Amino acid sequence: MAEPLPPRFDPGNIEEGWIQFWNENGCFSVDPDTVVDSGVDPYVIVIPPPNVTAVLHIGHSLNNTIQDVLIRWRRMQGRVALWVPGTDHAGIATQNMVEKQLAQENLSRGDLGRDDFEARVWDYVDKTGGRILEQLRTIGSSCDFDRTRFTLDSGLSDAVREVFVQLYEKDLVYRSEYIINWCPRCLTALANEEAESSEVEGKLYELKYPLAKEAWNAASEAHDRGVDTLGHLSDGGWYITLSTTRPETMLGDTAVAVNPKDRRYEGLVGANIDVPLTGRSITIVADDFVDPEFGSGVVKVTPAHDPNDFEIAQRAGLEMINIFTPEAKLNENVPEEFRGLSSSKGREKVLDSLRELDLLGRVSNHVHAVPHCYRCHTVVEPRLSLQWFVRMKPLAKPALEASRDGTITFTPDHWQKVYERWMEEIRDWCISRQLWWGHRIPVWYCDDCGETIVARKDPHDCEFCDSVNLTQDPDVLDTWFSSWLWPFSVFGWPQETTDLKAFYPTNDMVTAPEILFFWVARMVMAGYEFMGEAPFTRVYLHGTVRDKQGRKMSKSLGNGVDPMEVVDLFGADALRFTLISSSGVGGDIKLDHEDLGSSFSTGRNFANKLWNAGRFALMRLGDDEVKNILDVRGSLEVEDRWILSRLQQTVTEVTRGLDDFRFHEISDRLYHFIWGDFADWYLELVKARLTREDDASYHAARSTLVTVLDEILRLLHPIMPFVTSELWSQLPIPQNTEKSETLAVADWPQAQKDFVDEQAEMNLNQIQELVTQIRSLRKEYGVGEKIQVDLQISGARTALTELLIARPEILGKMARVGEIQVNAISKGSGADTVLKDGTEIVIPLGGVIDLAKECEKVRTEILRLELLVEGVRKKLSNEKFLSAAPVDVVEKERLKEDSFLQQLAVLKKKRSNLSDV
RNA sequence: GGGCGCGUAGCUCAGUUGGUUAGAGCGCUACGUUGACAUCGUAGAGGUCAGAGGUUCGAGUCCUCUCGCGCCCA
Repeated sequence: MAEPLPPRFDPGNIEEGWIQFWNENGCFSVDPDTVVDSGVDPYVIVIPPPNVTAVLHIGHSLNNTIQDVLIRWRRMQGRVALWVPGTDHAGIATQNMVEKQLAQENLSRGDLGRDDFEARVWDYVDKTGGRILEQLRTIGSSCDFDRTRFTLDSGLSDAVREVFVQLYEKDLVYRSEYIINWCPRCLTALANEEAESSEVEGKLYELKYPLAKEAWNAASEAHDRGVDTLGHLSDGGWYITLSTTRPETMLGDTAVAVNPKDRRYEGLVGANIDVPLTGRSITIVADDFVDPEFGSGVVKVTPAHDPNDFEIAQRAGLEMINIFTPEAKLNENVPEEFRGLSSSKGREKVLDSLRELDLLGRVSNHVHAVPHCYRCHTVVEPRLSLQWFVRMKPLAKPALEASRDGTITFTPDHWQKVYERWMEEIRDWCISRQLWWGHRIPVWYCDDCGETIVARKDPHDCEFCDSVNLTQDPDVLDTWFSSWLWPFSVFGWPQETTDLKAFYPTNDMVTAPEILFFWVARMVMAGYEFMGEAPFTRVYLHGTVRDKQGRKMSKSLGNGVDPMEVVDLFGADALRFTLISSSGVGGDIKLDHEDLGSSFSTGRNFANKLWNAGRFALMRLGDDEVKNILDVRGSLEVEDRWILSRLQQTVTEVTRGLDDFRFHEISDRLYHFIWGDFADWYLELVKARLTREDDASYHAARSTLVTVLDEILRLLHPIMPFVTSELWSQLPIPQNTEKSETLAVADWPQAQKDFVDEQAEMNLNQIQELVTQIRSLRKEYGVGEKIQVDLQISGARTALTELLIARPEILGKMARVGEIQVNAISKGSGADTVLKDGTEIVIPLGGVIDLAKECEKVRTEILRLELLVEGVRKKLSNEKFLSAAPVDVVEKERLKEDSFLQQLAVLKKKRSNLSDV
């Protein structure tokens, strides 16, 4: 045997070695030819590509641990299991980072120019990018790293261009002036999904707009009918009150709108009205969008700066006036005194001016949703702008159908509804970004004839007029416009590669719900559009890792947990096990970032427990031969048969749990099987036999130990790959068995019905109950653990008593029981209790028994049991229960009744004995 | 405003189609160095499953409402 293992598991000692081993032996690389040639069914996952500049955070750890559990499991099941890693270029985020660096040198990207800036970003990405992939290795991710992809790789860029051109040719990509979300800090358009709304405490302002003279009569009539949102100005004219949260945008108003069904304003639709401060006159229009209940039921319409107003304007054919610069400052379309002001300064000045004119009404507090840039959290400005869009409705059709007909399933399943709702109400996707980092839009404009050229290859001259004066569209594409192709672009599409043939479609997609729309939904659309089938069929959406108070972990809050620190402290296995066991299906995980020790104690302690159980086994096994379990079957003792039987259940349940994404359940099952059944009970029971002479029982124990430990390590390997690999590599090989080179590619266990042994389970369950009761009595009566006691037992099943007599060392070892007397309860005082099947046990203790206390104990116990009996009898005497409930449920109730009655009988006898004394 | 989800032991949470004497980990209490493990062992305390109705032979689990808390979309 090798060096003795240290008593404390030291992950730092072994992890690096295994990472190297797996890498050098190509344990995780797969060959597409074997799939294509043999027609086997591969198992494929593509990673949700993290930002190329990202550092691994705890959320990535959870996400990738789950994927790794799945891929390692399938690999062990013998599937050709491929996990494709990679990163995305994260347009805005990466550009922001480099611009920040430049700012420190007092430079802007403008100073560098486009080419130099791009070079600079590449430089940055080459240096810092991909670190996250190394970190993935550190936590044990079994990706095929030879296939690492980046969304800006040339192949993936070809895919982007091909897709853009194809969609353009099908009229599914178009350029249009439309209202979009504009980030005035990033200076780019954003997709709707990238503008995250959050609640802000703002104000609701009432403004008074003067009506043109011809509307005064109608206003007066309405006022007489009691419409108090109309009123007199000091100059004798009439005004109408409207409500707005953004008064500064009034400078771009091109209408005022009311609901057509709002009878208050019946006579006023079509009337002219003055926009204060601007000298412009606009019209009152009717539109269903207006909510008569909100404020005065009158709203201003600023089509260039509000999506709803934009739609009203389209319906009513209104003019649209853009009043902001890209930096969100008021532009030349507003009166001179306001130009150059930011929106908040502009707002103050507008309010001041209105107040002076007595056109400002009530101001009230108002909480409303304000969109923010998802990358820099600046308030987003809705803005009229010329951008490229994808027409989404046609693409959404098959993607929606796939969910409805069950082709694609979501776990937890309520996400299905969320997905479908979004698909049903889908809006066109703004894909152009005013950035320099990303895929350049493959569109050129002819300076001479003005035509638009969309091309797969950069054109030299205009295809319409042969002019060579072409200007490429300056914008790049949304990063997600490359991510949505990920499940097939990573395999070389649009080339018809062997990889593509072998590995598309993939199987499972594991990600966070935050990017359900951004990414998952769009991948499904792209899969159908370009590949003709869904890119994956099962979507598992896991929860979010939060801090102790339930807040999301973030850099700015400083409440994050650094997974690399956790690995340093406790090891990758501890990190992985803790994450897997901390959340139910799709549930969030709370961790205390200030107390990593307690946050990760589950995984750390468990890894150590397994290590020590394994260490103990290896030490006791030594170098002697281990017989094949099949050759010692005749010599198996009850504890062997029991643990082997329990093992079969565990195999079944863990396998099923993996298949259903029930990760918490499998970690829980393994934890209890290993810590409870195996370490606490089996190892304790088998200890003595392992040091015995070379007899049948000795060999049975050794074979069982190796067999069970072997399967334990296999079952746990997907969750804790390092410690299991290490122990497994040192485990002796039983005679006539074959062992794989390493655990990562060993076979997944299969439950064997042969080893299921109900008799052994029943016996051992009772031994456990017996042992626990004796220990409990010891404690209750203050009998020290070292003191040997005798045991009287009465009414037990013959099988059990025979076993106890044949193997006195069981109770001797587990409960320090000396002499065992069967069916001979002495009348003297003793500590006693009754087992579930009515077996009575007594530990003779002459003298230490407090009679009054005993009586009390028996009385409460009898009361408790009588209540239980009553409950069971009520059920059993109910005709409806007997006829409606399944037979096994009824049978269970009968057994319960028996058990309660047996216990009661013993207790009642005891009560009378006590009163005799 | 629309939609989704949550409320089970002091804390964090399991509890799959309704049938358990309601579970785990941490924390807590008491005891424990018989060489695998003190990152441990043994025993124990602790819950009217948010509240109110309803369906059912039977509800932590299904339905309705109320209260409290999240998230997403407008």
